[in-house]
Amino acid sequence: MIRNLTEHDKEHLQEALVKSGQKVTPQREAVFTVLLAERDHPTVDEVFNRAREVMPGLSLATVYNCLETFVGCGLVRQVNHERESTRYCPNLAPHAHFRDKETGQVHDIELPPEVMKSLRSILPPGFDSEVIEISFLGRAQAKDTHSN
Amino acid sequence: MIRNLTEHDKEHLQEALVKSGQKVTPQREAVFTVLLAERDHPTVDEVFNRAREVMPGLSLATVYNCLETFVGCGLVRQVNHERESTRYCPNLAPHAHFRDKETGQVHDIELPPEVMKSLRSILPPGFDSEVIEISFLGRAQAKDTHSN
DNA sequence: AACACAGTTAGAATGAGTCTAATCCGCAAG
DNA sequence: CTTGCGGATTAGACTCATTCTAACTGTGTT
Repeated sequence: MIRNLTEHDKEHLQEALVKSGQKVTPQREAVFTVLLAERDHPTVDEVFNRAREVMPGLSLATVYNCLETFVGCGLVRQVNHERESTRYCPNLAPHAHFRDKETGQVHDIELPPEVMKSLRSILPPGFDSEVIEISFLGRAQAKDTHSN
Repeated sequence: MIRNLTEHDKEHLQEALVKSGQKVTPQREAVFTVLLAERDHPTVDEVFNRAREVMPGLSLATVYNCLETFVGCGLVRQVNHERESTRYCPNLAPHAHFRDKETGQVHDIELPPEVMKSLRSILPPGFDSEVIEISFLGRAQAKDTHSN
């Protein structure tokens, strides 16, 4: 089920929040806990439902707020696929996403630095990019790494 | 403004439609004409407004239908950026998209085959991908190639 | 104790996209 | 012809993720 945050994760959360002038609140802890509990890529609704088990009064708006705050201070990444609901991902290492056409599951794909470099190199002069999103769509019959 | 389709483009449209069992209709021609007229990345609404100049009775639903049909028979690509409205792109050559953070304009970025290959190579065994989407977000002070 | 103020809350509002049911149109059969 | 069929088109209702709003809460401050 949903374990509490380790000391380490708690510090991580606190540091990131404080650094961008935000406060640590019980709701934010709860949402962050949910995100770390399963390293999948939950939608806002999934986060909401999971977090409610731990904090029943929590409102959907707050989940939106928390997640937005986390994105703002670099704690999590948003993952968008086509027009589906936005998903959230606490894996901060540079990685691509692979979405299984049939199951809808999203898998993290590691991005070696040389691939990142070759991608950056295809930008014509004058183009300066901060964020590169790479997403695959297909079929995976994987034994599961980080799934959903 | 909006010119008529060249013979060549008309054949292209007809061939693709017929090949997937669809009919050529005036509405589809109008929408396709709009897409080719400016090689930008219009939203459904933009396509709708432009196409209305040429065919005033055209309905929004039809524009959605036409574009869906075109995507289905490989005539155009959808371009999604975060949660913004879907845009449509008649450039079929493999390419990435660069979105200017400030202007919102979308630029096509050519994708050399070796980059495609290196991307495909990072997929672990068992993962089979048909579609790869690559999008950059940043600032461009470009002299303009294919813009918007 | 009174204040300020960020965070939280419920519910209303938004807006892209989808669905539905009615109509239209081209064409093949009678 | 004219009738009937099926796909395409249409207007408008609907959905649903997300955003907005305005009231409320809780904590720390003077």
